Amino acid sequence: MKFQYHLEKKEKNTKARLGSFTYQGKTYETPMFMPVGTQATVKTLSPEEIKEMGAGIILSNTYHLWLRPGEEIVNQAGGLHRFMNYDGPILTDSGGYQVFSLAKNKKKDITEEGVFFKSHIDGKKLFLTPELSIAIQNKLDSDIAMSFDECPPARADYDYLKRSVERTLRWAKRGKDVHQNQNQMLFGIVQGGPYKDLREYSAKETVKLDFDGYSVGGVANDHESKEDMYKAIDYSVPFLPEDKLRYLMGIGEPIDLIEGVIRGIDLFDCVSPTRLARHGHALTKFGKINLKNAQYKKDFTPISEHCDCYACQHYTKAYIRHLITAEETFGSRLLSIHNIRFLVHLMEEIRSAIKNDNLLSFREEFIQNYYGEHDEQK
RNA sequence: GGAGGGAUAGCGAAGUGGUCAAACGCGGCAGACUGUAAAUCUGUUCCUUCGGGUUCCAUGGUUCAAAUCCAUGUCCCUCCA
Repeated sequence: MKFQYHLEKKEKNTKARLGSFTYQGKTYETPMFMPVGTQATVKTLSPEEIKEMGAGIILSNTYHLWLRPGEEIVNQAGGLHRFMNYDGPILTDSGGYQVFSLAKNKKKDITEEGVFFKSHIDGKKLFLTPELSIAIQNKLDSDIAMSFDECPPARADYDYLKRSVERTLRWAKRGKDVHQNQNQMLFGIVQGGPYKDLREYSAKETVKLDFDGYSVGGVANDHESKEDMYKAIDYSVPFLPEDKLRYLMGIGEPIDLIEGVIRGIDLFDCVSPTRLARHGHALTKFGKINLKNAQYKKDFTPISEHCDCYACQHYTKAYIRHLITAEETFGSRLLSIHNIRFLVHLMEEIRSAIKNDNLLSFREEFIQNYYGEHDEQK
């Protein structure tokens, strides 16, 4: 279902913006963090739990659903919403990221026509094109489809990134030309690494193609430094229209959400809250903690005294540590619930800071707590 | 009562004269993870003042050299009676 983004307010001292959209009668506020559910599920969690945490859009992935169970099956099930029983908004990534991570021989496998993959399931050779990615996403019937882009490592050299920007533009146009699902929005993706001229060019040309929303891509992997990542955002956002959503792909860490919002981003997604959870880590106001550490063996307090999530309301660090150590999936579930709730709550605080025009001081306070020295976590 | 097999680091288990402080697995302790080929990967795990020191059931022996060979003892396992 298509929905309209409304810009509500701009923060006084930054480029941050408060907005909203209504979907199936429910209003969602941005900036927003979107949990990742690659294979039509946010790992270990039910849709009810996702909603309970206050999350809005969730992400799924074209490449993975194409391979398994196949877009036809999802389509026959009545589309992704009905298939996975989620009535909130769903965004599908195009498979562009898999270009980055799966194509072994970049020179040979990434062609103008499309990209050769080897299926990670059975090794079968596959070919994904911009047209096919859009066709699959049409069938999946997500609310937001992403253009099929070439997503190079942020550290790639200038010439490579330049060629990649050009190719991504041609692919964006090809995808848009075949996009037919009137109920589905299509987003364009800005590339160009940390380079000002490439980002500006990429953003302007992508906007010319007139998408329903825009993404800043190519920032989630292998960047030289956080500064380079922030530059990529700074160089892209000024050329994006104010009345459309802006999505920073694949980010991220709590501080990156704040820095992204300050630079004008509305949507974020990241695998880290659920992956960290499966590896025993919990996000807290006072930094990331590793519950596998021996110091939590006899810690009978919740992860955070102030957190309102299900895990913190009912369980202790010692118990969750035990579950993670014993490889019981309930431990992963509890930590996933906590970590996603942590990021969703962080976005609530960010929106509130925007309302009060004090986002910069909110950032300072956050950094002091998250990275500062402190004896006891409360 | 008879015959045979075995004892190796926290556990399991390689090694059967020198290149062995001793493979590998598990467990332990830490670290990484940013559009999920990720319930994965990496490091570390006798002591150390980083020079070295003390190990392979115990004691004695053979040898330039023993976890590895010999003797005795202790404990464990299997089979037969």
